[in-house]
Amino acid sequence: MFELAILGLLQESPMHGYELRKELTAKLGAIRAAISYGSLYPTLRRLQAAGWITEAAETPATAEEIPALTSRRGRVVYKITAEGKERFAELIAQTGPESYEDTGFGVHFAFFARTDRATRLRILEGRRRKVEERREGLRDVLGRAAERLDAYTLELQRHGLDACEREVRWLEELIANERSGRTPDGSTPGTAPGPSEENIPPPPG
Amino acid sequence: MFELAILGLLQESPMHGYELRKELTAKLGAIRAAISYGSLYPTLRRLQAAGWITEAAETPATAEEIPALTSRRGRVVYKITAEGKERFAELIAQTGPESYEDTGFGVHFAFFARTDRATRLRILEGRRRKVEERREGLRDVLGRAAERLDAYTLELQRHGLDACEREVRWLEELIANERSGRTPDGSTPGTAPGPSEENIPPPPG
DNA sequence: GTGCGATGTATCGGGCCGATACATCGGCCT
DNA sequence: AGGCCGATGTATCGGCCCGATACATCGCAC
Repeated sequence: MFELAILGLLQESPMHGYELRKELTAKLGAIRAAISYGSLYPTLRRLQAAGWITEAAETPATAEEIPALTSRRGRVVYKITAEGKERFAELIAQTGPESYEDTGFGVHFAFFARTDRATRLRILEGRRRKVEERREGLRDVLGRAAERLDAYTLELQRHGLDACEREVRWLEELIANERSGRTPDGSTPGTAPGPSEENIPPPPG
Repeated sequence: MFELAILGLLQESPMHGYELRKELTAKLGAIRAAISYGSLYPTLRRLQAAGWITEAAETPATAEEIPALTSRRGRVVYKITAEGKERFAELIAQTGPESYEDTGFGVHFAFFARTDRATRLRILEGRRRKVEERREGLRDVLGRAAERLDAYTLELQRHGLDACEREVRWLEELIANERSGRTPDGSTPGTAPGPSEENIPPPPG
């Protein structure tokens, strides 16, 4: 899942690991706390082995002047390859069960600006369905099995149910906006008003 | 983390794996979808190796009458041991960073009826602190880095921020209730009114 | 001049997940 | 009668991800 996120960030600009982690945290902070280095570095190596990113040891400006007295490691800058861009396009367009999961949905959503509208709608609706199922499960427990459970467990379920209901409402709103060709901030992108855009192109560089 | 949950459920009554999973789902449904068998069975084996649970192959009533023509496997019933009960008491009382994490907090909370009030308060306050930090991080991003992010990413952050604020309010309420000696349903446990109880004993069996 | 927090790369053990395999049971359709 | 199917039930495997840990440099404040 982080493959998609890393590819997406490196598409904007090359970065080294530490920077990548900070950007990831900023972009996905609403979904998960922070990606661990124990996930980040192995993922980078995987992406590299697949040929989707390349590693370029950072050469300091006017390089050989300082001849590495302490043989310092230096930062490792990663950049996306042409194959990596294809892979990103493939991943961003592909919807499956994991795109509706908490983390998977969040990662996809974070790159919605680079996703075509049909895919956005598919993911939004899949997520809604998933959350609705969860909500129904919680209602069942609160209705049928309430007397079997203690007050704390019930309170937990109520809180979870409330969160589900809120998320469904949020998703409904987003879906309605998508259908009427609005972005989340309420603006209509492009020059012509109405549902004319099909995709928002990525910013240059 | 599931060690705690499994030990807690088996303390109520012996169960086989499938049943355990269903109960786990009912009890923790508000936190996570469902524990996978790929987690459940290895965990059960770990608990067994540590001597905290024992395995008893279910002998059907009037056992040897059907002499196992197809050598059927039969359900495996797990029950908690005395050491397991000690371990549960140890785990339930111990608070650390993982008790404030999403899953860890949820598991602890689900067994608050078996947790003494001091620990309940420690966990609730630790969780609140954690969610507040997350909330501040999101506010920072929405304030300082807003212009760097696209409309969808911002919308995601807003939704996350809203969820944080709600959870903090929820926790505040729970903490206030604990301090004034109320359970989540608003009742005052025990015979005497006021903050007299220190712990809710587990039900028999 | 030294300690300390931020920056920076990296590994290791272990927990957890999804996919998969296999087997039984009861009920329903034909 | 026979067959299909969904619920019940136990179990493994590869792989992702995490927390803990280690190590090194940089700039700055004391």
